[in-house]
Amino acid sequence: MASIKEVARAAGVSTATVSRVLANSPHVRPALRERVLKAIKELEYRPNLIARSLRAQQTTTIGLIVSDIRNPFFTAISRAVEDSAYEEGYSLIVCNTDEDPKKESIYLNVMRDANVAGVILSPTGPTAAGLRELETGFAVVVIDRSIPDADVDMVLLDNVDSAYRLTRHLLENGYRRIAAICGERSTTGRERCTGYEQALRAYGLLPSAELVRFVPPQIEAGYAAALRLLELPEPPEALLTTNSLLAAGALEAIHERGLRIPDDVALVTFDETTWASLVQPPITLIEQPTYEIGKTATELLLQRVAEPERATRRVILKGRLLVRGSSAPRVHCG
Amino acid sequence: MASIKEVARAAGVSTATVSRVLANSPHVRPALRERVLKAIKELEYRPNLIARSLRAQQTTTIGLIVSDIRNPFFTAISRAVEDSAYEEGYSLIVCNTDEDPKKESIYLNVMRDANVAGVILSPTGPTAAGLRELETGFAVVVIDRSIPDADVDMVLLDNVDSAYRLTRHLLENGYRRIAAICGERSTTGRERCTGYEQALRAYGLLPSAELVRFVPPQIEAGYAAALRLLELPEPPEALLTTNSLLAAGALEAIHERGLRIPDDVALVTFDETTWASLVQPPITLIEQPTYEIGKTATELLLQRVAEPERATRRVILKGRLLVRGSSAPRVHCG
DNA sequence: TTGAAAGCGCTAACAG
DNA sequence: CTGTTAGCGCTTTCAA
Repeated sequence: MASIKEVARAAGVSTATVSRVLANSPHVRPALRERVLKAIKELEYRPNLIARSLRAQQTTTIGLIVSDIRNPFFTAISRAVEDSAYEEGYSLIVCNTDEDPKKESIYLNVMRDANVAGVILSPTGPTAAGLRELETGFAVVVIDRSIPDADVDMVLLDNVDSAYRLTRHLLENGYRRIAAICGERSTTGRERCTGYEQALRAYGLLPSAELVRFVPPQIEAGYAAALRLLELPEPPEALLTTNSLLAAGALEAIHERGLRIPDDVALVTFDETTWASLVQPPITLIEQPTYEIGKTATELLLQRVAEPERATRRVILKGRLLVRGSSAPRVHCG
Repeated sequence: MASIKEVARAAGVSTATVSRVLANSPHVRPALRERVLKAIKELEYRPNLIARSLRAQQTTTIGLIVSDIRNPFFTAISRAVEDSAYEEGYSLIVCNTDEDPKKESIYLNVMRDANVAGVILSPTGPTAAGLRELETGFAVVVIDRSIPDADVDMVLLDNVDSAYRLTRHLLENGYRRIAAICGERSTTGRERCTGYEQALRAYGLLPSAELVRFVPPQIEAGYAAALRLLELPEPPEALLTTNSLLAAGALEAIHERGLRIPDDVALVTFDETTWASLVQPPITLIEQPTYEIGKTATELLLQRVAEPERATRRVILKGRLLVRGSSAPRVHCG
């Protein structure tokens, strides 16, 4: 717990010189530098980051606010962000909003109080208030969900196109009556729904309101929505869900109804998970480049920290379609 | 970004008085208190936590160092810790060691540099060095894995007994040749192995070295170990794995070999996950009280922060056996 | 090239 | 009950 003062005394120099050595300032005589370095080593000195932060009015901590850490997508993101952040000497504070705007706003304040350098955020629903907050504080990068009209750095998936390709794959395999269970209150769910509808139209099909459900992006909601769809007088031949939690719920419903995949109903979704390839049949899905998303977001954030006035950018990454058994070509039996 | 000085000026008092109001000190005249409160509100003043930390030589941040955030067990733990920490006004820094002692020691230093109040840690392998570190810094609570002989607060599962019950359940259902795939380099894997062996002995069976594998607690290792076990001249009738990652790998191997569960081979494990009840048949397992573990660990930590000299305690929680299809009573066919 | 000194925002001892 | 003051550990003018 030696302080810079003790190092200075041990090396017979002023604290300013120690500070200069620490900062790798070129204006220090080599001899002095050596002495200081030696003292640092002998005293096992480590700079007090708190003091440094107070002085600099800025920490080397960044925040990550996700909407649901139980969602493997966000777990993967946090891995990536953590990796990249620590590589750059930053620590990571992680928070979880449970899709609750109130919690989001609380955590945004926590971040402000913690004097973080910046925040990576998957905004929950109406982040208008939050956004205003953002503008008066730290650097921000938005991930996963876009905030329309906001002048903020973003890293997003090409949601419309991914959903289009996923739906087209079903269509190509002979499925026609395709239902979609979409996460509500986020641009992501809406965009994926758009891609789904575009694909249907491209195949001359009319999207049916009955087959599109917007629900909270969680297992229970996916389960309930799927159950209701499967109980329709004319049930869908395929189910598309917009995240892995919804897919898990849908799968549960399919099991409960005693249906077989894909013979009775196909299932496709977004996001690779441990289980998607473990269930029988394995699930066809759009894999997001999670690591790259997290890494890119961190890079954008630290760039903005370094240069607050640079133009904002919006990075769109492509999803990858992984075709597996849950959407095998349809065997017509009607 | 108003500071305490500006509040003091606005209220026509000294910064000390503002500080006292902030600390809820009783020695402030109500009239003054009112004025200060008003100024605080008007200026939207929020205390600078950095300055406070520098002064107090201690932050209101705690660290969580887990060995693998991809392990849903640790994801659940981090949820719980985060919840409890924020309830008490603490922030959470999360790190991930990937079971790498080097990363662990780096992150322990990060924690020290960040002046955290304390750290919750699932120690990786030989944390002797780490432990010494610990003793000279912040409060520590160890979770999931015990450090023998260490005088540290711990929150653990009753591993031996849980594994005993899990194994006994298999034995009661008619399985005899039971293999175990255990996480290596942690007391957890070893203790669970002990419970497994005790159960075998209680049933008059001799544990066979051939059927016990210690491997890195990850999917790939679980896959490889299971594959080798299933290729044995006399393959096991049941597989027990000591965490969900190993189970996922084992399941993959079972699928690849085209075996049916439980007819060809049963599978039981530790840790509830999304997928364990989603695969067919669902997996029998010991569920850990993850939320309680995280909550208890946080409580112990904050208690120790408040009272560093209190006697250390070791909290042992019970696992819950969830019986599902993957270990259904054995149909003898020999 | 180096050092003295001020000050980041806060709290707590001490005086009054 | 309230204000003055010193100082937490660091960086950065400003002078020398």
